[in-house]
Amino acid sequence: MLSKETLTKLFPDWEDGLYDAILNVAELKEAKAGTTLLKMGQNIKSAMLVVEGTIKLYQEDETGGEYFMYHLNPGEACAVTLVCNYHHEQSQVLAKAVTDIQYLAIPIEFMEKWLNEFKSWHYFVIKTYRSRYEELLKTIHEIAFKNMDERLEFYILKFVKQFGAIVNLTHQDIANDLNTSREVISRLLKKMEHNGWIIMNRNSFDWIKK
Amino acid sequence: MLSKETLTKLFPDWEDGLYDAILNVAELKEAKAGTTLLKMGQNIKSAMLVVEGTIKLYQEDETGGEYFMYHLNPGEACAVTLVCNYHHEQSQVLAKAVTDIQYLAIPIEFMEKWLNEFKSWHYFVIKTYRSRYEELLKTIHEIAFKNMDERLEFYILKFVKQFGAIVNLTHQDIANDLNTSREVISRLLKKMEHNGWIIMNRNSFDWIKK
DNA sequence: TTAATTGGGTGATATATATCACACTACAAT
DNA sequence: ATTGTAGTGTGATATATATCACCCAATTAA
Repeated sequence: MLSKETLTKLFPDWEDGLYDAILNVAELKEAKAGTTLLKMGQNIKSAMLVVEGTIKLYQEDETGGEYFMYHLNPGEACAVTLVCNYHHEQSQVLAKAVTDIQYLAIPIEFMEKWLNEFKSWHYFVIKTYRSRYEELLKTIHEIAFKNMDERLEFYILKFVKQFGAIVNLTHQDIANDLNTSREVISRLLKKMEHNGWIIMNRNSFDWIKK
Repeated sequence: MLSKETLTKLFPDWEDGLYDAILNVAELKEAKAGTTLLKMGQNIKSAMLVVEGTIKLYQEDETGGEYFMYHLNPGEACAVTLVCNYHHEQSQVLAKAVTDIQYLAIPIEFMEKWLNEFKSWHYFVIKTYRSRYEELLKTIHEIAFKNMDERLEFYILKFVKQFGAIVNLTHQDIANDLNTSREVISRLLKKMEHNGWIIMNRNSFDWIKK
């Protein structure tokens, strides 16, 4: 059950009335690791705030390709779902649960209302957009200017920052996230192994650079 | 000179007090076509609202590369300059005037203040971030999934939407904006010419597809 | 008018990545 | 113990793009 204590810990900057509003209208939902929470083109019915676990945000191609952009952690929100002026607004991103997660679903009817009502909500929305905008800039920087070896390194570093130095991903997982093929990732990881940046195991490797 | 009439036309959704605040503290500046308005890494001293002309926003590489992301038109603002919680915040984007422009420079001290004071300013900031976030998503989609021929077509279409079907850009201009080389653009344009999508001239071409 | 500069065309070659083919190994299922 | 499957390694080849070299044509400067 969702408590006010949990909320104050997750969202320390909010005003009191906002916690009450959330408790009234938000639904606490759960999802298993691997679940797709939001598909591209899907109508957005509710805002999504992360309570527990980690979500990965992707850009998705019509032909099935995916490109990983950033992680969402507890206390963070999916930016695209926060401002839906018009109903039937469609998602431009793909969101997947990486771990088992808990999240708050708030019907989008309240978004416009809360922007008027709660100053701290307003700030939260702006803060969210600003930080995600910056993540997208970084993503563009990597794809536009870097080769796959550097992009792979950035990718691994993002993972390590999130989950620690034991990277339990298969080569295929990584290839999917970077919209390339397993062979390419395998060869580049071999190089990193030769350079002494990683120690490879089956289903995982350890990041030991520096 | 900046008049209230001009402001109400450019920013019709604002509240009255906000126009006055702008008139008090904003400086109306001018810049010639081609001027660099904001460099990556540069400290942001003022928010930038476009009054007249068009600005192009880029992601910039340390080694001199550039990647064009989107246009800014009159009535729009540069998102990164709108929310600078801390002074000495550095720009993550490169902004260049495409045409001669006029813009409003508002010292960033007022940003935090206005968020509190003016509801319409708050909305403006959110609207700005939301729309630019979406532009970045489109950019990622193109770089991550499309080959140069399709990216070139998207690029031309953005230009045509802005300025009309006569594209007065050199091959080198386009190559710079897409972080590729002139030869690549020349060859792809030749293909488009063969396909009957464009008519080429020196220093320009006409987009006649469909 | 001549020279210089800029924009553009195009072959040859290099490189990064994608794709195909297949082999090998660890582990799980039976 | 046998079989199947998922994860990985690696050569061969294809393709997209980058880079180099050089040419020519149009425009501008002298």
